[in-house]
Amino acid sequence: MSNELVWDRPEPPSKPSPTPLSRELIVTAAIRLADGGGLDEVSLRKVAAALNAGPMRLYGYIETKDELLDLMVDEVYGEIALPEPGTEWRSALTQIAHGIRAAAKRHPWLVDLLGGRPHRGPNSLAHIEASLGTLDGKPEFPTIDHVLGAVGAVMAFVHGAVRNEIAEARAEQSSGMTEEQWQAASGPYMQRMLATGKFPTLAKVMYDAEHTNAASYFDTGLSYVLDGIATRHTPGSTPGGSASAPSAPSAAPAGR
Amino acid sequence: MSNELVWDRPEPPSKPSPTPLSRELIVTAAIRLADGGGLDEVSLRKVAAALNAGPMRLYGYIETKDELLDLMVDEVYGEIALPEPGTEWRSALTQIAHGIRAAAKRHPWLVDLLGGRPHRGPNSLAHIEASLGTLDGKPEFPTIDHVLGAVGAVMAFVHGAVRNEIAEARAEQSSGMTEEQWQAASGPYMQRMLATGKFPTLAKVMYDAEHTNAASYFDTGLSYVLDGIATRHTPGSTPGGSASAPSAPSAAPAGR
DNA sequence: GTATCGCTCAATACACTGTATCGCGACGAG
DNA sequence: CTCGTCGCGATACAGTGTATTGAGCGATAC
Repeated sequence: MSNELVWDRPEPPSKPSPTPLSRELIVTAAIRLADGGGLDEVSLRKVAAALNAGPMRLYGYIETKDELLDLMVDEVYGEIALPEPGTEWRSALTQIAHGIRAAAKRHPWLVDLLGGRPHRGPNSLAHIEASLGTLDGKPEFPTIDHVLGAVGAVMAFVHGAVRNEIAEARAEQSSGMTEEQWQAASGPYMQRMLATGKFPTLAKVMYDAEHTNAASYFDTGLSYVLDGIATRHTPGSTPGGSASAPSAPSAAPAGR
Repeated sequence: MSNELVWDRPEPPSKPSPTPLSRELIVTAAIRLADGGGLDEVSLRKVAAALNAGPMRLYGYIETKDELLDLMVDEVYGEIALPEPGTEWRSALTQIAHGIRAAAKRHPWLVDLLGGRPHRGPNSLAHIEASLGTLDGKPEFPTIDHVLGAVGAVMAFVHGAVRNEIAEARAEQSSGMTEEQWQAASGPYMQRMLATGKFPTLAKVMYDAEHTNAASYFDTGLSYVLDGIATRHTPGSTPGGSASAPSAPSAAPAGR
């Protein structure tokens, strides 16, 4: 059939490298790439290349790129240690919160994925289970909805706080260095804004704030949330707030 | 010079449509697109097309696509009403929180951008200023760092909660409808996981939870945070938590 | 009035993305 | 030995953000 001589065709690379693949290999490769250069570095081509494979090869293990991202998230959740089953709820939740923050520091890209879509991987589920388990059964949390509300609040705070923290860190290191330099770097615009006098408190923040390290802001915020939960769910004490928030979730009429 | 006859060249579209452009026009067009089909619909080509312009035209008003996204975020911040200057801090912060949540409902794409990078647009700054202003000067918050810690915690919660809520809503409506259906839809895998018995609390959530509407989860969480702040910063009362979180941010040794 | 400069915008171009399709090549069954 | 099947690689396509180029026009200088 072929009129061309064998010599014309380049020798097929014998067995190019039928590297055996697996989801595990793929996601660890992807994670390594992401750790190095952010999520932009995670393209199917690059991940495949890192495994000496063609891009299409991955589709045997994955149906879409989003699935790969989901796997990455779940893998990182697997790195986070769960608290011992019997741990007191406050310290258990604190431990989980710190675990997530630490993981996000190791894998900054995590925050871009963190609540972007529900996490249903086995490790994620284990985490949710552990979090809920810290409160479930306690008499102060009579229904599962109370548990859900409390844990949800903690997780919402953690996600938001970590995301903000990493975002700020990224912005910092991408356009200057310390915040003192930043204050001069992003200055022209910022100086002008502050000079209008319309942002007095903000100005105080920029000039007077100690810029306490981020970890202690995180801890403070976390303790606010935990305190709030504890106060609401300690028999016989309702805090002095004037707001009319209900003391526990209940089917409210306001629809969504 | 030209050997070709006039007839060869198509008549230049007279004045194709030198539509006057402006940042305002561009971002509102982009927002309209995003509202309709999510952030994927916001490409420079599509935005430009919506304005009868070539893609490159936009680069006269914008230096990068990220800048456009920043402008969009700031525009939405502009939609959110600020509380009256004198408002009591709890209700002021509550109002801001609800404002952000409402905005995210109107513009679901907002959550994909919300803490992804620091927001420094004028409207964002006004919001930050207003939030900080609710606490600044109060004797219970002696330093600006206390104010920052409290407001930061509230904002972290709001961002995280809204993001989670929208993400869940998206997942729901993308693969089924109500959560009852979902429980059967995403079932195969979920059922199997729950059947392992390793997630007892999670199972309770899936089967027993009332699935109180999202708004009241949000309110509950928010009141936890506000309660926590109020309790810490009400003279002479420290809640019964056993955790060792400091009562106020301070330069801690733990570095980042 | 004419020539030249400069500026604005559109077209083209490039490198890259995620993914559908196709066809070759090896392997197992008969 | 032959044939079907299947896994995998190459190719293809539509789309992305952005750099570069070039054409057209208005205003300015003589």
